[in-house]
Amino acid sequence: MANPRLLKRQLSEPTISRLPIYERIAEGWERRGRSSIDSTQLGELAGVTPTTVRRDLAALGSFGQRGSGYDVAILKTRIAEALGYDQEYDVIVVGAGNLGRALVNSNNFLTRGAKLVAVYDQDPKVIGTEVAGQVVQDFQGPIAPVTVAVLCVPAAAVQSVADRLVTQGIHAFLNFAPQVISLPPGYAVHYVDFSIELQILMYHVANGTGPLGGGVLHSLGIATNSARRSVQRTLEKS
Amino acid sequence: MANPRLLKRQLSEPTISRLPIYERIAEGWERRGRSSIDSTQLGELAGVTPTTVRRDLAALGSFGQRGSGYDVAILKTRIAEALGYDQEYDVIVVGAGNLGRALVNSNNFLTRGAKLVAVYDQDPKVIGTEVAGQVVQDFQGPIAPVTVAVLCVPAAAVQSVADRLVTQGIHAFLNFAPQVISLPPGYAVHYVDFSIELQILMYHVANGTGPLGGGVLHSLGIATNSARRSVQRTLEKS
DNA sequence: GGATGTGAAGTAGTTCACAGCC
DNA sequence: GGCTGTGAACTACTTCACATCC
Repeated sequence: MANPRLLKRQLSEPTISRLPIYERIAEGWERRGRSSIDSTQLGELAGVTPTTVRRDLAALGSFGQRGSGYDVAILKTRIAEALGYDQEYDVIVVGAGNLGRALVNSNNFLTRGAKLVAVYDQDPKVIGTEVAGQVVQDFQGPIAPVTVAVLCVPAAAVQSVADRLVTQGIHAFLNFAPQVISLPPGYAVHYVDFSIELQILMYHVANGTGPLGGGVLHSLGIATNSARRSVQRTLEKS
Repeated sequence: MANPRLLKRQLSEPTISRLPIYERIAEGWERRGRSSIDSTQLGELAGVTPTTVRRDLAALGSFGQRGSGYDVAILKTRIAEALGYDQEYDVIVVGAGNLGRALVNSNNFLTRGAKLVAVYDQDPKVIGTEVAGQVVQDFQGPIAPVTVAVLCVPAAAVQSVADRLVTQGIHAFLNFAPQVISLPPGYAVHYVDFSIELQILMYHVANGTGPLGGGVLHSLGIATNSARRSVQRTLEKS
């Protein structure tokens, strides 16, 4: 906890959401044997301006090399430190339906410090079945004391599920149900809502923002576009 | 297309991302027989301040009743109009793996005007199987001319899949692969990246932002980017 | 030369506070 | 009285432009 690895620098929300993207790019760059990357290249690949990249990275301390850019290995390390990838976070998934199973089976979801500890469901037909090496547990039974619970239950059930998990001492939730939940103060919840993402995209399509005007694209807070293609091609060739 | 249903009012990105939440709340409120809701109630349920609610709704025109709040039915209608729920958007899903199947089977995903037209995959073992009443088509074959493609393919494949869909005339993408894709100018892409969402949540847990400080809640992708403007500039210059 | 890091300026979004209307 | 709608103030983030350093 008392790791003086990083100034207690409070990162801004947009910065936090971009760091994982930079990290992923650095990962790919490293795999291809490139040892450094500059803010322009990183910006094109991430879909942001070079200035934004430099501001984001400057918030992690000054480790860029003037004249040549950022060392890829150091870049990865700094982001990992800032985001806490070195720590392990125990995670449970609640709801072993289609989505829950898809998440657990994905090899992209539980990475960078997140460790799956158990999967729960209410349905007797599902309890006891195996998902990605985990035997599905009865949600009414004891709950593992973890950091984060991933909620993949139906919207109608999610509030009561969250309530029970709160009594079990869980303080952070990633909620995939299309339903806002209420929690005691001091608890954290983050929402992922597919249908809203789709609706937002459709809005942009309907209004010229998409196919008409200058290319828009949005992500979890990241816009992309443009000459990035050239850089990407360069990467793919090597 | 030329529906004069709404002033050409350009909604802000954060507003757009909150409107679907309000709409969902209105839906539930209506189901329970309540006929009006005020900005404080709506704000509590949505996790935002009453002022923000009022600003968001004022952008759709003034339809609130001073003294009593917003009529639930009108609220639903106005949001539906603004977001284009009345129009139908044809959608295809590319990639019938765990995630693709989970999305297609979900009854929350394809709603509010989104209509599933076809599901594609490359894998001969998957082609021809049935998913939610759709027979999975060969991705190498002809592609239905739709508005939006939902990409549920592996990260390594997603760029080439998008490239092919561009040649088939598709202009908007919802990308679930953890990989930024590049598209010609004027195309739209929106990203959903589970692992990044989880990482952001873990960051908040690690730093006091979550369990310590005042109750945090983050909604989905508050896509805060004016980077669009810079992208346009870049385009204009080139 | 070439890229970082950063004050200063600009812009978008939120919150305050209150006039106006039901 | 109660709640909306909105100018004004404020806050947060991005972009510009350039001094700085390898």
